[in-house]
Amino acid sequence: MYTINDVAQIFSVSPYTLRFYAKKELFPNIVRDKQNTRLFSDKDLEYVEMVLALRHSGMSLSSIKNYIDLCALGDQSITERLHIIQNELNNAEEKVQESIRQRNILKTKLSYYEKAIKIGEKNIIWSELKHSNGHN
Amino acid sequence: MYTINDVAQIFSVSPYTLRFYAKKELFPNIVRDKQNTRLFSDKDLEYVEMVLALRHSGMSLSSIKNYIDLCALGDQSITERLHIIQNELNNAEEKVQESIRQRNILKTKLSYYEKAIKIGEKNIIWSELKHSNGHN
DNA sequence: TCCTTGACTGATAGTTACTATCATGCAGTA
DNA sequence: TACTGCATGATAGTAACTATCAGTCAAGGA
Repeated sequence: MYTINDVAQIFSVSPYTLRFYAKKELFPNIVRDKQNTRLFSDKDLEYVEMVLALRHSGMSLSSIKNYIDLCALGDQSITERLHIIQNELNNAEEKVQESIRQRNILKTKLSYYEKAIKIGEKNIIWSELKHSNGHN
Repeated sequence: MYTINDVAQIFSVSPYTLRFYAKKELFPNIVRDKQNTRLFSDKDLEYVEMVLALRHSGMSLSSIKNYIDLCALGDQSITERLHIIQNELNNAEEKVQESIRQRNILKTKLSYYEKAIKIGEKNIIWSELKHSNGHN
C-alpha cells in the first residue's frame, strides 16, 4: 500500500496533482486508513498509470473521467473506448504537425536574426517578420 | 486604420484575446479615436502579427512582453532577442519530440484495442496498459 | 505525561491564457 | 427622440494545475 506521496514519487508528479485528480474521481475506489489517509494498492497504481499516460497524451481530464467510467463497465464498453482512443490519436497527430510548424516559425526567425547580426543590418524588427509569421 | 474587430477578423483570433493582449501591453502605442475606440495602423498590425506568431510558436505572454519591450530598444537589443528566440526554439524542439512520444503512446494503445477486439480477448484494460504507458 | 515533529487532510486562493457576459457610452439612422 | 450597432472596461468563468493554510493524528523524545 502506498500513500499519495509515495505515488507522487513513483510517477514523478506532484502530490497536489494527484489529490486534484482524486477529487475529480479519476482513481476509483481508493481506500483510506483510520487516519483518513489514502492508501493506493498495486491495482490502484495501474489506474494512476493509465490516467497519467492518457493525460500525457494530451487528453482532457473530463475525457479521461469519461474513459475511466467506461472501463468500469468492462468488456461491453471496449468499442466505445477504442473510438475515444482513435479520436485522441487524431488530435495527437494534429498536435505533432502543429508543433513542427511552430518550431519552423522560430527556426526561420532565428536564421534571420543570425543573418542580420552577421551583416550588421539595421531595423530588422519588421523585415524578419515578413518571412516568419506564416501570414504573408 | 482598423478596429479591434477588424484585426480579429484579419488574423482569425477573437477580439477578446486581442483586448486581453492589449491590456498586457503587448501592442505598444495603439491610438484611440474620440470615442475611445482603439485604432490599429498598418505598423500596429505588424506588431499584432509578431505577437501572434510568437504566441503560436508556444512562447508565454510574459516572455513575449519581454521580447516586445526589447524591440522598443532597437538594434542594441538584437543579440538578447536572438538568445530569447534561440531558447524558445529549444523549447519548441522539445515539444515536437514530446508530442511524438505522446502520439506513439496512443498508437500503441489503439493497436492493442484493435487486436483485442479482433480476437475477442477479455479484460484487456490492464494488459494493454503494460505496453503503452512508458513506465514498464 | 507533555510536547514537538512530521505526514496527511480538505478548503481555499493563486496562476496562465483565454472566453464570455455585463452595463455603459457614443454615433448614426428612422 | 428612440433605436440599433459597435466599441469600451470591469468582472467572472474556464481548465489544469500549483501552492498555502489550518487542522488532525500518531510516533518519538525530555
